[in-house]
Amino acid sequence: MRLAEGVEWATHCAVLLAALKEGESLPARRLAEYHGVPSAYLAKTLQLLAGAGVVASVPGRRGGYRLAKAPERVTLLDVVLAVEGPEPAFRCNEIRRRGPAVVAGRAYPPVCAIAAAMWRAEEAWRQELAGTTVADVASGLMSQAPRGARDKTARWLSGVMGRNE
Amino acid sequence: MRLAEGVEWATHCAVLLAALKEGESLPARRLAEYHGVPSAYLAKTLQLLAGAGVVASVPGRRGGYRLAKAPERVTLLDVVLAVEGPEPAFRCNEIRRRGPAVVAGRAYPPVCAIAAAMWRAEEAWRQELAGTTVADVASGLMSQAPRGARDKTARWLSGVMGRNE
DNA sequence: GTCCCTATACTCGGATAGCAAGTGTCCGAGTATAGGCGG
DNA sequence: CCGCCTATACTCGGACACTTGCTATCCGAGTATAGGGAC
Repeated sequence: MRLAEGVEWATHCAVLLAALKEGESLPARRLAEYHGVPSAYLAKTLQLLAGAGVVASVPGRRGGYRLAKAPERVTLLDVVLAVEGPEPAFRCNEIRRRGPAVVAGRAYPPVCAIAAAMWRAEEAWRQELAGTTVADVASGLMSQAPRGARDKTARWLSGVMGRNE
Repeated sequence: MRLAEGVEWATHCAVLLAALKEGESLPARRLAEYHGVPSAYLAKTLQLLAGAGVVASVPGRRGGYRLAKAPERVTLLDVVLAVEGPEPAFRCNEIRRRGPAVVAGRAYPPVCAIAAAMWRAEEAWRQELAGTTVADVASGLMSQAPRGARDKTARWLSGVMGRNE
């Protein structure tokens, strides 16, 4: 089981976007530059975020991406589901209804006990992700980041914003 | 994020093996026949289970597979980790240390706040899986299965075992 | 000086190749069994 | 009749193709901006 690489990028992007002031936005090119990842592929991930309503895209010359909601209202689950899709990780193929011991389909309960257990575990995972907001991880990253990195980020941000003013 | 198909097969196989009497074993061929899945590929999954110590393989003409421990002592986490491997789903690539805001590596805390949050969610998932045993899902499947299916299974099992006596 | 218009440059969005991992299959090594042979 | 030996048939284990989905990239459509021109 592997989460897509884009999940990490998307989360970091959301954290950076959370640091923007009201009305500001960052284009995919700048987000990729800041995180040191290929711009073309990050664009694809950002499109997924935009399609799911996690970020909003601003078209036009001074356009870019911004968070669609307040950082306290965007959970990690929103980000993960936007990138990975809503399908559960465990897919039940109903193999209990195959083989020599099969009987008429009506007699089976709707959900296999194995699938139920797997999905219960996934639900716990989602619950934990839903309990963590982008604001939480943003403050966590902020407080744990070295002072130098914070200063550089602030300078880089103001530089990027000033360049476009 | 997708779990391998083999996880479902492996769990069903573990449940069926839990129904065996002491000293009995089922070969991969029979397990595949019972579940209606390709025998050659199921063998691969069973090898993973055997390598992880979830099931034990009995070599020789009347050999096969049996549970390595009592069904109450085998958890779904054991089965999933055996098939999927122990690596976490979220892989941190430390992209916080790339780009224009990077500083000397010593200054960063060992675990990124984002990775910590993701791994905390995975831990909740594993906890839930570890709390469910093969015996639990076996009794669940047993009680929810139609009576006809139970009878057919019992007859099929005794037939397979009798054939080899 | 002010307003409008046009050309521009930058953005997002979707369509297009490449590759790794999961999926599916096969054949060889090893062992308990069954039968035959000798005592 | 009993024990031993050999051939067998069945098992597991690992090595080998194929397909799906993730990774990576590009180019076209659209829009806010900047500049120039007319009034």
